[in-house]
Amino acid sequence: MIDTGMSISEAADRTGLSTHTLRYYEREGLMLGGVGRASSTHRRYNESDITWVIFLTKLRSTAMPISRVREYVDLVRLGGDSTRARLALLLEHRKTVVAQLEEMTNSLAAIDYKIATYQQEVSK
Amino acid sequence: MIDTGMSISEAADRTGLSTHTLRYYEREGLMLGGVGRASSTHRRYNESDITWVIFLTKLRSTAMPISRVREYVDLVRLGGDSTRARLALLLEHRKTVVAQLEEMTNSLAAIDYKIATYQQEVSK
DNA sequence: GGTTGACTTAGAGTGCGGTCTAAGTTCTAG
DNA sequence: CTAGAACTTAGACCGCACTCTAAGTCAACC
Repeated sequence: MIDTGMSISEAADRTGLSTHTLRYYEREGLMLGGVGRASSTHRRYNESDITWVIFLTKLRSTAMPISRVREYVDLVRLGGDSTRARLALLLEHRKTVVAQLEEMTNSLAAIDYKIATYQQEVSK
Repeated sequence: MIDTGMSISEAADRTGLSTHTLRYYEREGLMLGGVGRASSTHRRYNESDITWVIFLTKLRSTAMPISRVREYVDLVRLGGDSTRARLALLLEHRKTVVAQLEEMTNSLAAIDYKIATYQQEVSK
């Protein structure tokens, strides 16, 4: 029961997620320490909650599945002993991100090629 | 009714898609000219079908929604008069691809930062 | 102190992009 | 000629990540 911190809609504004999604992430166990409550019902987000959610969005925007995010969160919750495991998980994920970037860059090149031929055709 | 070209499973091998997905794309109207049939039932894919499907996968791997892909396909079907429209569509899509690349690159930096701190901690 | 709007929960619903099933037909190797 | 693998269709089903609903509670302003 705390009275500091921001409401869920403020947190939504800060993170770019919807209030629905913030509740969903919490239900899915992604919130590390559990979000505080004011008057024992309304959520109160503090700055470190926001920082955490923003990091979650980085994982998500690199297409890490929710289930993998949860694995990571569980490791963070374990604390210092899990550092190697967290490192391994992120290094593993890093590979997939690099692969995605490569694939996308490749596809972009193909699209750009098509664009160039259309531009040729249009300017004839 | 043609007897040249490859079966759907060969086409699947060539494109990296499943036979299910190839049929699904055809049903969704993404196949441009319609895939030929041998003995009026079995599909026969020729080289330009394969080239086309591979281009489709480039659009998809840059997160173009199926509905947008279909718009593009419809324009291609219209032929030369639609060049400007196709150009506009691809240029529009290009923006989203660049934005995705930027976001992913950004997120990768955050992940790399985390990796670096874990590596520090592990090597202490 | 009342009303209006934001919040709560559990659980249902949605949209996307496939993916699979069932029942039947066709091809191919022996 | 026949067995079995590969193919056909229409349509049902799936997993993911939200997104929304309903019914009720709480807060903030006039």
